[in-house]
Amino acid sequence: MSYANDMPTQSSTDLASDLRLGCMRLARRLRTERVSDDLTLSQWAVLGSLERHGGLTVGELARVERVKPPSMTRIVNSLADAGLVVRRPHAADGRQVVVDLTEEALSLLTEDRRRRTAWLALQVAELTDDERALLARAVPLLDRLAST
Amino acid sequence: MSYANDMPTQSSTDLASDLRLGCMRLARRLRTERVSDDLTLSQWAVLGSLERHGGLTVGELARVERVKPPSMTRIVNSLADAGLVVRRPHAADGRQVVVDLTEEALSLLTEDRRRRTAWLALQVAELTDDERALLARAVPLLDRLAST
DNA sequence: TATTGTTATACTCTATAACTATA
DNA sequence: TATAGTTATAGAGTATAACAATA
Repeated sequence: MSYANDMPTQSSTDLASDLRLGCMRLARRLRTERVSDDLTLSQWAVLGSLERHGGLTVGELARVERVKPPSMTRIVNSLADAGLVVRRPHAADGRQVVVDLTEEALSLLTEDRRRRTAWLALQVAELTDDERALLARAVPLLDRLAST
Repeated sequence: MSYANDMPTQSSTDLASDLRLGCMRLARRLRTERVSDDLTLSQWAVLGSLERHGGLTVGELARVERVKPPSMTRIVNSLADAGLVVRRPHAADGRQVVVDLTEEALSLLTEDRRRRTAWLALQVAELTDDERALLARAVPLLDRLAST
């Protein structure tokens, strides 16, 4: 099926500009719907990375989060103090330290996702069936654009 | 025209979850495509607010950016030192101070937007015509979701 | 007396430099 | 000798409390 016939051809630049604004606005709105203000953005990001990738070393976390190793040590320390991560020695390299999520962190992440999604789900439920179907087709495109 | 018939019905919750992840990922990717690392996020946000709303008082800026007045005073000071904003007295209320963008700030904002959009436009150009048309229809929905 | 904005001070977060342990 | 991680110290950024000026 083709949607191109239904729409005037829009240049990539105009579309990119509109998409950028819309995406940033929605992301900003989503950020305000946090489950808790107890954790900083960096701490949340580290928890998210560990959830996505499994156990990571301090160095890997620093690289993923674009932070220097000493800063990541501090973040990991704070998360460890909060009981959200644990350190364990690397199997093959005694210099490295692997960081893992605790059960408490997993449920915190689940709860956070549930609440934030719940807000968005309310908004999505307000859309028409056609609009929801359209959005469902567009989401994979957002992922493709982001992963380049 | 209807897209609902083309798609299995997806619950609002599932769609919201997918949309949330896709939007956050793209927003994160867009954030890395800054025109400069000279300004902090707070400083950029203030410039953006002034661009959108025109001259605002220090108090209004603090409320918009969810920051305490003393912090906003500091941010405005730094932007003023950089020649990006100027202070002027409020017309009716002698206590208030209105902050305006300078010409330099306006061109900086334009340049920032151009470069960031340029990156996204490259990715968008890789899409098919159908995909671009689909995206063009979806973007207004993002705005509507964000504005609630 | 209340409100707007600023100044004084303390706390948090991150970075650079120096140090320890392992490869 | 190089690498992973930590500790020590310094530089931003923001918050609370106190102050000055205006309504």
